[in-house]
Amino acid sequence: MTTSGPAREAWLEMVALFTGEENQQSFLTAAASLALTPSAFRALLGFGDEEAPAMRELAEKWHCDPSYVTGIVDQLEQRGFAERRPHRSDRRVKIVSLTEAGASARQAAKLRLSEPPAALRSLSVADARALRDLLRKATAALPV
Amino acid sequence: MTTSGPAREAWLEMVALFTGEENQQSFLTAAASLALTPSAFRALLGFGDEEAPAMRELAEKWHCDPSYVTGIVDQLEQRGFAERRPHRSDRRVKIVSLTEAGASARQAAKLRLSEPPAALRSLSVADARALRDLLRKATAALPV
DNA sequence: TATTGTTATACTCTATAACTATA
DNA sequence: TATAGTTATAGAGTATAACAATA
Repeated sequence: MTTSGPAREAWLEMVALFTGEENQQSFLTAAASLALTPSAFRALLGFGDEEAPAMRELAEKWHCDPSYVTGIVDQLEQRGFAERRPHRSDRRVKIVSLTEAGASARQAAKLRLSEPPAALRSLSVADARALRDLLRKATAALPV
Repeated sequence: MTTSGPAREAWLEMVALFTGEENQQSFLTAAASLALTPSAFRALLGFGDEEAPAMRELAEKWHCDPSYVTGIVDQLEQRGFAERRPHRSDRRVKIVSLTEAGASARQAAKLRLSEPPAALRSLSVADARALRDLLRKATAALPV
């Protein structure tokens, strides 16, 4: 609870950027442009490049109830972005994977959301690079 | 849509910090510790140090319906954090202000949420200062 | 019997519509 | 008549409980 001033101040700047009008709006319009609810859009973004997960694993990852995962995956499936298939050895389990369309929609969405807010765009390339490097240094210092 | 790489990469790092488990959890537990729903907690944080606003102004600021503001302010009032009083000249209008308890709860919550995530805490003071300064430079460059 | 996912149902959050009081 | 806020109500979003299929 007693972190040195500068880190605290830096964090407050980031929070302001993230919670700001510009970023919030950009997220919502990106979701709407795919005709997905914000939750389903977040889910789409949440699919990694790893192994396709079981429904139950998604529930854990997203900290929500399995019944809710059913609804979200239904939505993605209806939009043609995901599909279920039974697990090889245990037919109770259903594996969820992105379709071709889902993977490319996710990719496009990530690109779109990676567009930084105006404040960051105002930095010189050198400054932006310095900023990026400091942030990477910070996250690289973490265990795991 | 075509921002230079480093700014984009810096932004992705920030997004990861913000949407990460650590920060999300910290917000939710801070809200729960005041027995407020996430929305009401956000509202408490959203009160500025400016003039006390009318209900209608809060609805605009929060981009929600006036009827919803009623519910949120009810909640804050029940917790003893806010109070309504009629506008001086127009008795249709209600002015909302934080109570003493509300202001200090807000202050404490802001302090608590300004605690940066572990990654940022790992930076040296010099690095943290450099990071903060770059972010301030970015936001300062904006119109308004 | 225990577990995975779904369906049926209920609860919470937020908005729309009807209403009251004031202008 | 028009506007600020509230109340009544309806619609999303999310969870809990009962269920079917598989282990």
